[in-house]
Amino acid sequence: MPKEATKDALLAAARTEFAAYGIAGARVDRIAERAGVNKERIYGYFGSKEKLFDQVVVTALNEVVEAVAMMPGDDPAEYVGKLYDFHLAHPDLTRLLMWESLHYRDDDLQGQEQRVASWNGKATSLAAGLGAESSRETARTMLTLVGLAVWPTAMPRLSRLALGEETATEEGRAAMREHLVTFVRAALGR
Amino acid sequence: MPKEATKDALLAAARTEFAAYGIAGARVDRIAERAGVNKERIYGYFGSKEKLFDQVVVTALNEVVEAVAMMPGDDPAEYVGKLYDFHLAHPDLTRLLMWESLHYRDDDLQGQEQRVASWNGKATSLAAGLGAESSRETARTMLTLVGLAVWPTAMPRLSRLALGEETATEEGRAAMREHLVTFVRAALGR
DNA sequence: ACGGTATCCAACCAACCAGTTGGATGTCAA
DNA sequence: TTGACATCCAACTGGTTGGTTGGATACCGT
Repeated sequence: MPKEATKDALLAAARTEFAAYGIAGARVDRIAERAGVNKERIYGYFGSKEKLFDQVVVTALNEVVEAVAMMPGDDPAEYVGKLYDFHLAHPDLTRLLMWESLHYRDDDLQGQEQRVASWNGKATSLAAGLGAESSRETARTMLTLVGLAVWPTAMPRLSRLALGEETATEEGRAAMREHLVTFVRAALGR
Repeated sequence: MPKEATKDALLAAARTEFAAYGIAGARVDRIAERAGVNKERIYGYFGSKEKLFDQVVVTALNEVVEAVAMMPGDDPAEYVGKLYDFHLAHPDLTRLLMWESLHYRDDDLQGQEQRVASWNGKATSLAAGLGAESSRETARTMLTLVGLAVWPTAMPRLSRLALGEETATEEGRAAMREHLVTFVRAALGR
């Protein structure tokens, strides 16, 4: 089998395992088994468990930064709604972001400059839409909008404490989405 | 030495270790060493690593639920500001909440009913302050307010991507606090 | 003095786990 | 046919780690 197919299978299995257990709780044997590949191939292709984790996390970071577009003039409230939907649909991604936040310290992962640039592009689009100069304040607003969108999925147990089982229903999620959109509209005066 | 003192030393050491590394990455030997206690005492007093983690997490959850009061008539924007300050001052707590969110599934930890009651009390106070009935919508607002307050501390790497090194300065933190307070005031129409 | 209790310890153990080794098999060009 | 290369594997290794064992010491009441 072509080596690219084996690597992809390992990456997919690693993503599932790291999303569920983080790097310390994940098991290399389980990753290999889920991929249907010998675990020596993990070391052959990626070098170490840590390097495999790095690659999975970098892929996830790049994916989330590009997940929902934000163009000049786009409605920031709708952006938050879409991002909320995206994270609901991709809980593995949300969890990987949390493991990433907890695991790394000050080191920047590969591709950080592109992610910064992509983020700044969104902040600039947001500023244009608000009729404001792109500034630190719009960067803070961008961070806040992302936080609003991700929080309910990032903290499912807190969500359940606050809202009970409705968090697991379609109506409950629609209500949360509506709440977020309304909250952002009011905050940004639109 | 009284056994309560030994237990407290172990709990404090465990909190530091679990906050830094989570349950899978934490090491029982390190906890014991940091506490200046034999590691057999961990099993004597707590039973297992998992049970020690449970206790540390429950303590943290109870602490954060009571961290900042929210009484009827209190300014929700100021509540967010104070909660933001609290999490800045207690990053270990924020990290523990994240490990908790990632580690547990559907099981409720000890004291869940009290935490739900405490949360509902705050949501009721919020509703009173907004001149609204306590409802699902105010529970969602409560969850959103907490998310706003905790997000910057919970995601330091994303914050740094968005804002660079200013996240580590006093001015930067003050600016973030001001931003959050302003955002919430606008959102809630006050 | 002695036995019971409280509190603790150093050394140990068995299982686990990341990573390595010493190959195998298939393909292809010379 | 053969050697080089690509891709992979089962078994192994050495270190780690959660948890246990077989005690020790101090104190106190009888």
